[in-house]
Amino acid sequence: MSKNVDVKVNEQMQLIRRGVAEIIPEEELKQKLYRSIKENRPLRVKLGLDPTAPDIHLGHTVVLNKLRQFQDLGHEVHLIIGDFTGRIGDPSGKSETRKQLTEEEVQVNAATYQEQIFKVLDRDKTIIHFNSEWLMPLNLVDVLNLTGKYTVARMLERDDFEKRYKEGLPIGIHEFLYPLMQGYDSVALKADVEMGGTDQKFNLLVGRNLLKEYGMEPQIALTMPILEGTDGIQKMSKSLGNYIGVNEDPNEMFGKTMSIPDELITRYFELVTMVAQDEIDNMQKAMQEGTANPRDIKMRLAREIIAIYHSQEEAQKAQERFQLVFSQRDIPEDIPEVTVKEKELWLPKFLHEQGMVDSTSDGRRMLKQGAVKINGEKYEEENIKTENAMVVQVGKRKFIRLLLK
RNA sequence: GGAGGGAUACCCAAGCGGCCAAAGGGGGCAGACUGUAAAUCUGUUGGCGACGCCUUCGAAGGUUCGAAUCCUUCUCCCUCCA
Repeated sequence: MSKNVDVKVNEQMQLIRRGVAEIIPEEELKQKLYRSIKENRPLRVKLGLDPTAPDIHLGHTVVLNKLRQFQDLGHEVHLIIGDFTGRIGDPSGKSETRKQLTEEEVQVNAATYQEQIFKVLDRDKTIIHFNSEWLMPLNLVDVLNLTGKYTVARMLERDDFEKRYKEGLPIGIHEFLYPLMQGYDSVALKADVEMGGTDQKFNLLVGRNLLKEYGMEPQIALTMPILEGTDGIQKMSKSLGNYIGVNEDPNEMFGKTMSIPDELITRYFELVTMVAQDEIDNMQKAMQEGTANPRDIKMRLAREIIAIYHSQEEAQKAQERFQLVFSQRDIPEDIPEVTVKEKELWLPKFLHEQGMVDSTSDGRRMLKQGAVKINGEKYEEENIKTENAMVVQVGKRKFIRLLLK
Protein backbone atom coordinates (compact mmCIF):
# COMPACT_ATOMS: atom_id res chain seq x y z
CA MET A 1 0.00 0.00 0.00
CA SER A 2 2.57 2.55 1.06
CA LYS A 3 4.76 1.34 -1.79
CA ASN A 4 1.99 2.37 -4.08
CA VAL A 5 1.92 5.85 -2.58
CA ASP A 6 5.67 6.18 -2.98
CA VAL A 7 5.36 5.41 -6.65
CA LYS A 8 2.68 8.04 -7.07
CA VAL A 9 4.74 10.62 -5.22
CA ASN A 10 7.66 9.98 -7.51
CA GLU A 11 5.47 10.22 -10.58
CA GLN A 12 4.12 13.54 -9.45
CA MET A 13 7.54 14.83 -8.50
CA GLN A 14 8.90 13.99 -11.89
CA LEU A 15 6.21 15.98 -13.62
CA ILE A 16 6.45 18.86 -11.21
CA ARG A 17 10.19 19.12 -11.59
CA ARG A 18 10.08 19.80 -15.29
CA GLY A 19 11.23 23.28 -16.16
CA VAL A 20 11.31 24.57 -12.58
CA ALA A 21 14.12 26.76 -11.36
CA GLU A 22 14.01 25.79 -7.69
CA ILE A 23 11.93 23.83 -5.23
CA ILE A 24 12.70 24.92 -1.70
CA PRO A 25 12.94 22.44 -0.09
CA GLU A 26 12.29 19.52 -2.37
CA GLU A 27 12.15 16.96 0.45
CA GLU A 28 9.29 18.77 2.14
CA LEU A 29 7.31 18.88 -1.07
CA LYS A 30 7.63 15.12 -1.32
CA GLN A 31 6.31 14.77 2.19
CA LYS A 32 3.39 17.02 1.45
CA LEU A 33 2.63 15.06 -1.70
CA TYR A 34 2.86 11.85 0.22
CA ARG A 35 0.34 13.02 2.75
CA SER A 36 -1.85 14.53 0.09
CA ILE A 37 -2.09 11.24 -1.78
CA LYS A 38 -2.48 9.17 1.30
CA GLU A 39 -5.20 11.30 2.82
CA ASN A 40 -6.68 12.19 -0.53
CA ARG A 41 -6.42 15.87 0.25
CA PRO A 42 -5.28 18.28 -2.49
CA LEU A 43 -2.40 20.65 -1.90
CA ARG A 44 -3.20 24.34 -1.77
CA VAL A 45 -1.01 26.00 -4.38
CA LYS A 46 -0.88 29.76 -4.30
CA LEU A 47 -0.08 32.41 -6.87
CA GLY A 48 -0.27 36.13 -6.32
CA LEU A 49 -1.32 38.41 -9.15
CA ASP A 50 -0.70 42.09 -9.64
CA PRO A 51 -4.06 43.73 -10.32
CA THR A 52 -2.61 46.42 -12.59
CA ALA A 53 -1.39 44.40 -15.56
CA PRO A 54 -4.20 42.31 -16.95
CA ASP A 55 -2.48 41.53 -20.23
CA ILE A 56 -1.21 38.01 -20.07
CA HIS A 57 1.65 36.89 -22.29
CA LEU A 58 3.66 33.70 -22.65
CA GLY A 59 6.02 34.85 -19.90
CA HIS A 60 3.18 34.68 -17.40
CA THR A 61 2.07 31.32 -18.70
CA VAL A 62 5.29 29.67 -17.57
CA VAL A 63 3.99 29.79 -14.03
CA LEU A 64 0.41 29.17 -15.09
CA ASN A 65 1.37 26.01 -16.95
CA LYS A 66 2.96 24.67 -13.83
CA LEU A 67 -0.17 25.48 -11.87
CA ARG A 68 -2.20 23.68 -14.47
CA GLN A 69 0.02 20.67 -13.99
CA PHE A 70 -0.72 20.75 -10.28
CA GLN A 71 -4.41 20.87 -11.08
CA ASP A 72 -4.09 17.92 -13.42
CA LEU A 73 -2.46 16.06 -10.56
CA GLY A 74 -5.53 16.80 -8.48
CA HIS A 75 -4.37 19.81 -6.50
CA GLU A 76 -6.05 23.12 -5.86
CA VAL A 77 -4.94 26.48 -7.19
CA HIS A 78 -5.54 29.63 -5.19
CA LEU A 79 -5.11 32.85 -7.10
CA ILE A 80 -4.72 35.97 -5.08
CA ILE A 81 -5.55 39.22 -6.73
CA GLY A 82 -3.36 41.69 -4.92
CA ASP A 83 -5.85 44.50 -4.83
CA PHE A 84 -4.41 45.66 -1.51
CA THR A 85 -0.71 45.00 -2.05
CA GLY A 86 -1.04 46.57 -5.47
CA ARG A 87 -1.07 49.91 -3.76
CA ILE A 88 2.52 49.55 -2.74
CA GLY A 89 3.84 47.70 -5.72
CA ASP A 90 6.60 45.17 -5.41
CA PRO A 91 9.74 47.08 -4.43
CA SER A 92 11.72 48.01 -7.49
CA GLY A 93 13.70 51.00 -6.38
CA LYS A 94 11.16 53.52 -7.46
CA SER A 95 9.85 54.16 -4.01
CA GLU A 96 6.41 55.52 -4.41
CA THR A 97 3.15 54.18 -3.28
CA ARG A 98 1.05 53.49 -6.30
CA LYS A 99 -2.19 55.12 -7.01
CA GLN A 100 -4.94 53.19 -5.40
CA LEU A 101 -7.16 51.47 -7.87
CA THR A 102 -10.85 51.92 -7.44
CA GLU A 103 -13.03 48.98 -6.55
CA GLU A 104 -14.39 49.10 -10.05
CA GLU A 105 -11.01 49.09 -11.78
CA VAL A 106 -9.98 46.09 -9.70
CA GLN A 107 -13.12 44.26 -10.69
CA VAL A 108 -12.61 45.00 -14.37
CA ASN A 109 -8.97 43.91 -14.25
CA ALA A 110 -9.85 40.79 -12.33
CA ALA A 111 -12.44 39.87 -14.92
CA THR A 112 -9.97 40.37 -17.75
CA TYR A 113 -7.44 38.29 -15.87
CA GLN A 114 -9.81 35.42 -15.47
CA GLU A 115 -10.88 35.43 -19.05
CA GLN A 116 -7.23 35.08 -20.09
CA ILE A 117 -6.01 32.89 -17.28
CA PHE A 118 -8.57 30.20 -17.83
CA LYS A 119 -7.12 29.56 -21.23
CA VAL A 120 -4.51 27.73 -19.21
CA LEU A 121 -6.00 26.94 -15.84
CA ASP A 122 -8.86 24.64 -14.99
CA ARG A 123 -11.68 26.86 -13.83
CA ASP A 124 -13.16 24.19 -11.60
CA LYS A 125 -10.01 23.73 -9.62
CA THR A 126 -9.21 27.40 -9.21
CA ILE A 127 -10.22 29.56 -6.29
CA ILE A 128 -9.87 33.30 -6.53
CA HIS A 129 -9.25 35.59 -3.59
CA PHE A 130 -8.73 39.30 -3.13
CA ASN A 131 -6.17 40.06 -0.49
CA SER A 132 -7.92 43.22 0.69
CA GLU A 133 -10.30 40.73 2.24
CA TRP A 134 -7.87 39.98 5.05
CA LEU A 135 -5.37 42.82 4.76
CA MET A 136 -7.86 45.65 4.94
CA PRO A 137 -9.22 44.77 8.39
CA LEU A 138 -5.76 44.68 10.00
CA ASN A 139 -5.27 47.49 12.48
CA LEU A 140 -1.99 48.97 13.64
CA VAL A 141 -1.72 46.44 16.45
CA ASP A 142 -2.01 43.60 13.95
CA VAL A 143 0.55 45.26 11.73
CA LEU A 144 2.97 45.65 14.65
CA ASN A 145 2.43 42.02 15.41
CA LEU A 146 3.24 41.14 11.80
CA THR A 147 6.30 43.37 11.52
CA GLY A 148 7.50 42.06 14.87
CA LYS A 149 7.98 38.68 13.28
CA TYR A 150 10.66 39.88 10.95
CA THR A 151 13.94 41.75 11.33
CA VAL A 152 15.68 44.38 9.29
CA ALA A 153 18.67 42.11 8.87
CA ARG A 154 16.51 39.43 7.29
CA MET A 155 14.83 41.96 5.07
CA LEU A 156 18.20 43.14 3.86
CA GLU A 157 18.92 39.64 2.63
CA ARG A 158 16.89 40.56 -0.39
CA ASP A 159 19.32 41.37 -3.23
CA ASP A 160 17.53 44.46 -4.25
CA PHE A 161 17.37 45.88 -0.70
CA GLU A 162 20.93 44.91 0.10
CA LYS A 163 22.22 46.58 -2.99
CA ARG A 164 20.33 49.76 -2.43
CA TYR A 165 21.32 49.85 1.23
CA LYS A 166 24.99 49.49 0.40
CA GLU A 167 24.80 52.14 -2.26
CA GLY A 168 23.01 54.53 0.02
CA LEU A 169 19.89 54.57 -2.08
CA PRO A 170 16.56 55.09 -0.41
CA ILE A 171 14.47 52.17 0.79
CA GLY A 172 10.96 53.10 1.86
CA ILE A 173 9.66 51.49 5.05
CA HIS A 174 6.53 50.61 3.15
CA GLU A 175 8.66 48.57 0.78
CA PHE A 176 9.53 46.28 3.68
CA LEU A 177 5.84 45.77 4.18
CA TYR A 178 5.28 44.34 0.75
CA PRO A 179 6.95 40.98 1.28
CA LEU A 180 5.33 40.78 4.70
CA MET A 181 1.88 41.33 3.31
CA GLN A 182 2.47 38.83 0.54
CA GLY A 183 3.64 36.42 3.20
CA TYR A 184 0.57 37.14 5.25
CA ASP A 185 -1.49 36.08 2.26
CA SER A 186 0.05 32.67 2.64
CA VAL A 187 -0.85 32.62 6.32
CA ALA A 188 -4.43 33.60 5.56
CA LEU A 189 -4.61 30.90 2.93
CA LYS A 190 -2.68 28.17 4.72
CA ALA A 191 -0.76 27.68 1.51
CA ASP A 192 1.16 24.46 0.92
CA VAL A 193 3.07 25.74 -2.07
CA GLU A 194 3.61 29.21 -3.41
CA MET A 195 4.66 29.72 -6.99
CA GLY A 196 6.38 32.56 -8.72
CA GLY A 197 9.17 33.55 -11.06
CA THR A 198 12.73 33.37 -9.80
CA ASP A 199 12.48 37.09 -9.09
CA GLN A 200 9.91 36.18 -6.43
CA LYS A 201 12.21 33.88 -4.50
CA PHE A 202 12.74 36.23 -1.60
CA ASN A 203 9.06 37.01 -1.18
CA LEU A 204 8.17 33.35 -1.32
CA LEU A 205 10.69 32.59 1.39
CA VAL A 206 9.35 35.36 3.59
CA GLY A 207 5.98 33.67 3.28
CA ARG A 208 7.56 30.40 4.25
CA ASN A 209 9.12 31.94 7.34
CA LEU A 210 5.98 33.77 8.35
CA LEU A 211 3.96 30.59 8.28
CA LYS A 212 6.44 29.13 10.71
CA GLU A 213 6.24 32.23 12.88
CA TYR A 214 2.49 31.90 13.02
CA GLY A 215 2.90 28.32 14.10
CA MET A 216 1.78 26.80 10.83
CA GLU A 217 3.35 24.36 8.44
CA PRO A 218 5.73 26.29 6.16
CA GLN A 219 4.93 26.54 2.48
CA ILE A 220 7.16 25.27 -0.28
CA ALA A 221 8.64 27.94 -2.50
CA LEU A 222 8.55 26.84 -6.11
CA THR A 223 10.10 29.15 -8.65
CA MET A 224 10.00 29.09 -12.43
CA PRO A 225 12.57 30.62 -14.76
CA ILE A 226 11.85 34.01 -16.24
CA LEU A 227 11.13 33.59 -19.94
CA GLU A 228 13.11 35.68 -22.38
CA GLY A 229 11.11 37.65 -24.90
CA THR A 230 11.22 37.37 -28.68
CA ASP A 231 14.47 39.36 -28.69
CA GLY A 232 16.04 36.47 -26.82
CA ILE A 233 17.78 38.68 -24.30
CA GLN A 234 15.48 40.59 -22.01
CA LYS A 235 12.65 39.11 -20.05
CA MET A 236 9.36 39.02 -21.84
CA SER A 237 7.33 42.08 -21.01
CA LYS A 238 4.73 44.22 -22.57
CA SER A 239 6.65 47.43 -22.08
CA LEU A 240 9.69 46.05 -23.87
CA GLY A 241 7.53 45.03 -26.80
CA ASN A 242 9.11 41.58 -26.97
CA TYR A 243 6.07 39.62 -25.91
CA ILE A 244 3.62 37.16 -27.37
CA GLY A 245 0.21 37.79 -25.85
CA VAL A 246 -2.25 34.98 -25.25
CA ASN A 247 -4.97 37.05 -26.86
CA GLU A 248 -3.12 37.73 -30.09
CA ASP A 249 -4.37 36.43 -33.38
CA PRO A 250 -2.83 33.24 -34.79
CA ASN A 251 -0.86 34.94 -37.55
CA GLU A 252 0.80 37.34 -35.13
CA MET A 253 1.59 34.49 -32.80
CA PHE A 254 3.11 32.45 -35.57
CA GLY A 255 5.28 35.25 -36.85
CA LYS A 256 6.44 36.31 -33.43
CA THR A 257 7.32 32.77 -32.53
CA MET A 258 9.33 32.42 -35.72
CA SER A 259 11.26 35.51 -34.73
CA ILE A 260 12.71 34.09 -31.53
CA PRO A 261 16.40 33.23 -31.78
CA ASP A 262 17.07 29.59 -32.58
CA GLU A 263 18.83 29.00 -29.25
CA LEU A 264 15.60 29.62 -27.40
CA ILE A 265 13.55 26.95 -29.15
CA THR A 266 14.03 24.21 -26.61
CA ARG A 267 13.47 26.54 -23.72
CA TYR A 268 10.18 27.67 -25.19
CA PHE A 269 9.08 24.08 -25.75
CA GLU A 270 9.83 23.29 -22.14
CA LEU A 271 8.27 26.32 -20.58
CA VAL A 272 5.28 27.24 -22.73
CA THR A 273 4.09 23.96 -24.24
CA MET A 274 3.10 20.59 -22.87
CA VAL A 275 5.19 18.62 -25.34
CA ALA A 276 6.78 15.66 -23.59
CA GLN A 277 10.31 16.04 -22.35
CA ASP A 278 11.84 13.17 -24.30
CA GLU A 279 10.33 14.49 -27.49
CA ILE A 280 11.93 17.86 -26.79
CA ASP A 281 15.25 16.15 -26.14
CA ASN A 282 15.00 14.37 -29.48
CA MET A 283 14.34 17.60 -31.32
CA GLN A 284 17.26 19.28 -29.68
CA LYS A 285 19.51 16.40 -30.58
CA ALA A 286 18.34 16.50 -34.17
CA MET A 287 19.05 20.19 -34.42
CA GLN A 288 22.51 19.79 -32.97
CA GLU A 289 23.32 17.00 -35.35
CA GLY A 290 22.00 19.04 -38.23
CA THR A 291 19.41 16.44 -39.18
CA ALA A 292 16.59 18.86 -38.44
CA ASN A 293 16.19 22.42 -39.62
CA PRO A 294 15.61 24.77 -36.68
CA ARG A 295 13.11 26.56 -38.85
CA ASP A 296 10.89 23.50 -39.03
CA ILE A 297 11.18 22.86 -35.32
CA LYS A 298 10.27 26.46 -34.71
CA MET A 299 7.21 26.05 -36.89
CA ARG A 300 6.18 23.11 -34.78
CA LEU A 301 6.64 25.31 -31.71
CA ALA A 302 4.48 28.02 -33.22
CA ARG A 303 1.77 25.46 -34.00
CA GLU A 304 1.86 24.08 -30.47
CA ILE A 305 1.44 27.56 -29.01
CA ILE A 306 -1.41 28.52 -31.29
CA ALA A 307 -3.13 25.20 -30.65
CA ILE A 308 -3.22 26.04 -26.94
CA TYR A 309 -4.68 29.52 -27.29
CA HIS A 310 -6.71 29.03 -30.46
CA SER A 311 -7.03 25.65 -32.11
CA GLN A 312 -5.21 23.01 -34.09
CA GLU A 313 -6.90 24.15 -37.30
CA GLU A 314 -5.96 27.76 -36.84
CA ALA A 315 -2.41 26.72 -36.10
CA GLN A 316 -2.29 24.91 -39.42
CA LYS A 317 -3.78 27.86 -41.24
CA ALA A 318 -1.32 30.27 -39.67
CA GLN A 319 1.55 28.11 -40.81
CA GLU A 320 0.25 27.95 -44.35
CA ARG A 321 -0.11 31.68 -44.45
CA PHE A 322 3.35 32.17 -43.04
CA GLN A 323 4.88 29.95 -45.69
CA LEU A 324 2.95 31.67 -48.42
CA VAL A 325 3.92 35.15 -47.34
CA PHE A 326 7.47 34.68 -46.18
CA SER A 327 8.82 31.62 -47.88
CA GLN A 328 7.12 32.05 -51.23
CA ARG A 329 6.74 35.81 -51.00
CA ASP A 330 3.22 35.52 -52.23
CA ILE A 331 0.10 37.48 -51.43
CA PRO A 332 -2.32 35.87 -48.99
CA GLU A 333 -6.04 35.69 -49.62
CA ASP A 334 -7.45 37.05 -46.41
CA ILE A 335 -6.21 40.61 -46.41
CA PRO A 336 -8.02 43.79 -45.45
CA GLU A 337 -9.88 45.63 -48.17
CA VAL A 338 -10.61 49.27 -48.69
CA THR A 339 -13.05 50.91 -51.06
CA VAL A 340 -11.64 53.76 -53.07
CA LYS A 341 -13.28 56.12 -55.53
CA GLU A 342 -10.27 58.14 -56.74
CA LYS A 343 -8.80 57.33 -60.14
CA GLU A 344 -5.36 58.25 -58.93
CA LEU A 345 -3.81 58.06 -55.47
CA TRP A 346 -0.89 59.83 -53.86
CA LEU A 347 0.68 56.84 -52.13
CA PRO A 348 2.45 58.50 -49.17
CA LYS A 349 -0.83 59.90 -47.94
CA PHE A 350 -2.86 56.84 -48.79
CA LEU A 351 -0.48 54.51 -46.96
CA HIS A 352 -0.57 56.80 -43.96
CA GLU A 353 -4.37 56.92 -43.95
CA GLN A 354 -4.47 53.14 -44.07
CA GLY A 355 -2.10 52.91 -41.12
CA MET A 356 0.52 51.07 -43.14
CA VAL A 357 3.18 53.73 -42.49
CA ASP A 358 3.67 56.21 -39.65
CA SER A 359 3.45 59.41 -41.68
CA THR A 360 3.55 60.65 -45.23
CA SER A 361 7.27 61.22 -44.74
CA ASP A 362 7.61 57.62 -43.69
CA GLY A 363 5.59 56.60 -46.73
CA ARG A 364 8.01 58.46 -49.00
CA ARG A 365 10.91 56.76 -47.31
CA MET A 366 9.35 53.37 -47.86
CA LEU A 367 8.83 54.12 -51.54
CA LYS A 368 12.42 55.30 -51.86
CA GLN A 369 13.69 52.16 -50.18
CA GLY A 370 11.77 49.91 -52.50
CA ALA A 371 9.53 48.60 -49.74
CA VAL A 372 6.30 49.14 -51.62
CA LYS A 373 4.82 46.60 -53.99
CA ILE A 374 1.78 46.77 -56.21
CA ASN A 375 0.38 43.36 -57.11
CA GLY A 376 3.70 41.90 -56.07
CA GLU A 377 5.78 44.22 -58.27
CA LYS A 378 8.12 46.80 -56.81
CA TYR A 379 6.72 50.29 -57.25
CA GLU A 380 8.61 53.54 -56.67
CA GLU A 381 6.39 56.31 -58.01
CA GLU A 382 4.48 58.41 -55.53
CA ASN A 383 1.33 58.53 -57.63
CA ILE A 384 -0.55 55.58 -58.93
CA LYS A 385 -3.58 54.98 -61.10
CA THR A 386 -6.05 52.84 -59.24
CA GLU A 387 -7.34 49.52 -60.51
CA ASN A 388 -9.96 47.28 -59.05
CA ALA A 389 -8.61 44.51 -56.75
CA MET A 390 -5.16 46.05 -56.79
CA VAL A 391 -3.04 44.80 -53.89
CA VAL A 392 -0.78 47.30 -52.17
CA GLN A 393 2.00 45.92 -49.98
CA VAL A 394 4.44 47.65 -47.65
CA GLY A 395 7.34 45.60 -46.39
CA LYS A 396 6.79 41.88 -46.01
CA ARG A 397 3.82 41.89 -43.75
CA LYS A 398 1.40 44.66 -44.60
CA PHE A 399 -1.17 44.18 -47.34
CA ILE A 400 -4.33 45.90 -48.43
CA ARG A 401 -6.64 45.31 -51.35
CA LEU A 402 -8.28 48.21 -53.21
CA LEU A 403 -11.85 47.96 -54.35
CA LEU A 404 -12.82 50.56 -56.89
CA LYS A 405 -16.17 52.10 -56.44
C1' G B 1 20.58 73.68 5.99
C1' G B 2 25.39 74.20 2.80
C1' A B 3 28.48 73.04 -1.83
C1' G B 4 28.58 71.20 -6.59
C1' G B 5 26.72 68.24 -11.15
C1' G B 6 22.89 67.27 -14.53
C1' A B 7 18.05 67.33 -17.75
C1' U B 8 19.28 66.56 -25.73
C1' A B 9 14.93 62.67 -30.39
C1' C B 10 11.87 55.82 -28.69
C1' C B 11 16.33 54.68 -25.06
C1' C B 12 21.60 55.68 -23.90
C1' A B 13 24.79 59.54 -25.23
C1' A B 14 27.88 63.69 -27.99
C1' G B 15 27.41 68.80 -29.12
C1' C B 16 28.60 74.20 -25.60
C1' G B 17 26.89 81.02 -30.60
C1' G B 18 26.03 80.19 -37.17
C1' C B 19 28.44 74.54 -41.17
C1' C B 20 22.55 71.36 -36.07
C1' A B 21 16.62 68.23 -37.80
C1' A B 22 21.31 67.72 -34.10
C1' A B 23 27.63 62.84 -34.06
C1' G B 24 27.84 57.72 -32.12
C1' G B 25 25.48 53.33 -30.08
C1' G B 26 21.01 50.55 -28.91
C1' G B 27 16.14 49.68 -30.47
C1' G B 28 12.57 50.17 -34.57
C1' C B 29 11.56 49.95 -39.80
C1' A B 30 13.11 48.63 -44.79
C1' G B 31 16.35 46.19 -48.50
C1' A B 32 19.75 42.12 -49.78
C1' C B 33 20.78 37.33 -48.53
C1' U B 34 18.76 32.77 -46.41
C1' G B 35 17.04 27.98 -43.35
C1' U B 36 12.73 31.98 -40.67
C1' A B 37 9.61 37.97 -38.72
C1' A B 38 16.87 33.46 -36.65
C1' A B 39 21.93 35.07 -37.89
C1' U B 40 24.76 38.42 -41.16
C1' C B 41 25.41 42.75 -44.30
C1' U B 42 23.38 47.56 -46.15
C1' G B 43 20.16 51.62 -45.87
C1' U B 44 16.86 54.45 -42.99
C1' U B 45 14.92 56.57 -38.42
C1' G B 46 10.57 64.75 -36.51
C1' G B 47 6.44 66.66 -39.54
C1' C B 48 4.42 68.87 -44.00
C1' G B 49 1.76 67.59 -51.57
C1' A B 50 8.13 69.06 -49.68
C1' C B 51 15.38 70.74 -53.20
C1' G B 52 11.40 74.78 -49.55
C1' C B 53 8.59 75.47 -45.02
C1' C B 54 7.06 74.24 -39.83
C1' U B 55 7.99 72.15 -34.90
C1' U B 56 11.91 69.86 -31.67
C1' C B 57 17.56 69.79 -27.23
C1' G B 58 13.37 70.03 -19.03
C1' A B 59 9.63 74.92 -18.65
C1' A B 60 9.00 80.22 -19.15
C1' G B 61 11.23 84.71 -20.32
C1' G B 62 15.66 87.57 -22.17
C1' U B 63 20.48 88.92 -25.00
C1' U B 64 21.81 88.48 -30.36
C1' C B 65 21.24 89.58 -37.34
C1' G B 66 21.38 84.37 -35.47
C1' A B 67 20.67 80.00 -29.52
C1' A B 68 20.54 72.98 -28.01
C1' U B 69 24.71 76.30 -26.99
C1' C B 70 25.02 82.89 -23.44
C1' C B 71 21.83 85.38 -19.23
C1' U B 72 17.45 85.25 -15.62
C1' U B 73 13.66 82.67 -13.09
C1' C B 74 11.24 78.06 -12.29
C1' U B 75 10.57 72.52 -12.13
C1' C B 76 12.71 67.83 -11.55
C1' C B 77 16.95 64.43 -10.75
C1' C B 78 21.85 63.14 -8.81
C1' U B 79 26.61 63.57 -5.82
C1' C B 80 29.20 65.35 -1.57
C1' C B 81 29.07 67.88 3.34
C1' A B 82 25.92 68.81 7.91
